[in-house]
Amino acid sequence: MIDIRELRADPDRVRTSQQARGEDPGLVDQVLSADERHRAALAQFETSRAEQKAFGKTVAQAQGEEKQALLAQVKDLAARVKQLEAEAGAAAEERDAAMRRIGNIVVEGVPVGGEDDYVVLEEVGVPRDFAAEGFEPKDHLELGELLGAIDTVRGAKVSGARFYYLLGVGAQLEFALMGLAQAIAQDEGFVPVVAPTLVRPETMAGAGFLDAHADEVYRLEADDLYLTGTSEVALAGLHADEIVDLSAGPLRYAATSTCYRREAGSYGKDTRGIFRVHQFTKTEMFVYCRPEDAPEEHENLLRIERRVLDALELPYRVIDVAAGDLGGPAARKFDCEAWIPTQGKYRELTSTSNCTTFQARRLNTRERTESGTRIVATLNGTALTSTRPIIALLENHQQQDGSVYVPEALRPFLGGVDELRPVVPPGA
RNA sequence: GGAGGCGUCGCCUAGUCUGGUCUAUGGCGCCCGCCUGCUAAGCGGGUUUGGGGUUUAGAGCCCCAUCGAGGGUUCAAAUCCCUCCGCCUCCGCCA
Repeated sequence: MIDIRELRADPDRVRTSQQARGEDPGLVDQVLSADERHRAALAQFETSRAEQKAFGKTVAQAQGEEKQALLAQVKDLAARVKQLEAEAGAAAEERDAAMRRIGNIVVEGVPVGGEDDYVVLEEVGVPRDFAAEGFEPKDHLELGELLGAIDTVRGAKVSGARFYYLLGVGAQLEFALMGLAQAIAQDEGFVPVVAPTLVRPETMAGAGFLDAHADEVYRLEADDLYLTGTSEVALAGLHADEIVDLSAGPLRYAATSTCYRREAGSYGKDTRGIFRVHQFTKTEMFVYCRPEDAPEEHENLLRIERRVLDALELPYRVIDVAAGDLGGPAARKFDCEAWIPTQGKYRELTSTSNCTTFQARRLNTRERTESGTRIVATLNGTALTSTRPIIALLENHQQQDGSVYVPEALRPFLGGVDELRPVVPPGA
């Protein structure tokens, strides 16, 4: 949620932001009107409530008939107080409903427009020229099957479409990637975390995942809990309703967890292999910092993501995501997209968002300052996931015989092997 | 799964049975001041959070809410009732 005081002070700024997102700027006026009604109703309620309280004191002191007379007199007032309170509450609810539909105010400089209006900030590395090398690259599923690493057929048998097994070097690759991601995150000063993957509705809503993308989320009806699609949710909830101490610098966490996504509305998209799946593993970085430090922390998260991709020796590019593709809580987002040879394009591998105070306001995470408390800023970024980096590694580092080169940085996490070789998959 | 107990403004705590004088008691810690070669002690004051109003703004002042959360009863709720959350104890079950 954005700061209503900011909206009151400069509604045009919020309208502009909404327009950049391709969303309704009229919500700003709905908020302003409901806010005005709320404040008027609140003043009335508070006045009569004060009157009622004062009256209560005389009632307490009165005795006998005098008391009965006072009681009869104050009944009307009590009813009015109740009604005024309800009116104020209704206006507040209306205001909040409109507020919740307004996305974070986008950072100045973010490209205007939708999904395709991103700006490429940099391209790193050069995609291999397989034609020049004299062979046709295999796709990740074919390679994965040759290596005995990926089994989507049995995944579908057991759990349905978009589920898979990672076996042998496939499973080892996932562990190695998470190991590398955690090692780098810890080297960068992040506290390693194992976090809940089932959270309460308040946490899910607070992190901003029940607004536009509510149908992306798995819900356990019987327990009223949600399966998280990223540990960002649990890390955002970690300090909910707390006053955190940022005097020694930002709080930085890195959690590795399984992520669950319904992928509703993506029917027919990326159906082959393990590019778009319902379940994967991810190491997520999360930062709590002072609002004025957020841009710098965002750059830092991007630098770390690049450090990870550099370590995997992948060709990739960095894009500045356009306003319309940000998602509600983000004020700015950078995606790192790796080159996928058999698709002939760059695809998102990691992503980092600056949510400024949007998430923390709803989750009520504050810091103490000389003049009171204030809402902190939160940022998040992918260190690594399991599935897409496996795809990128297999495809980019494949050799003509189906073996796969292992980047040096990953070898310590794979028992020192420098090459993955085709095997007969177990049970095939 | 069953039974019971508990949750008070940083920490501890009084108040809840018997609703009003609670503007929530006291202690510890912390902050400011006084006293004082220095320190300690002592003395005085302050110390939840959010919102609204007043104000150019801040300070100050006034008001409302806040006793785990939400609802209810009542002229009036920390106090009575209901639901939920959390913690603890015992029993059962599983390891």
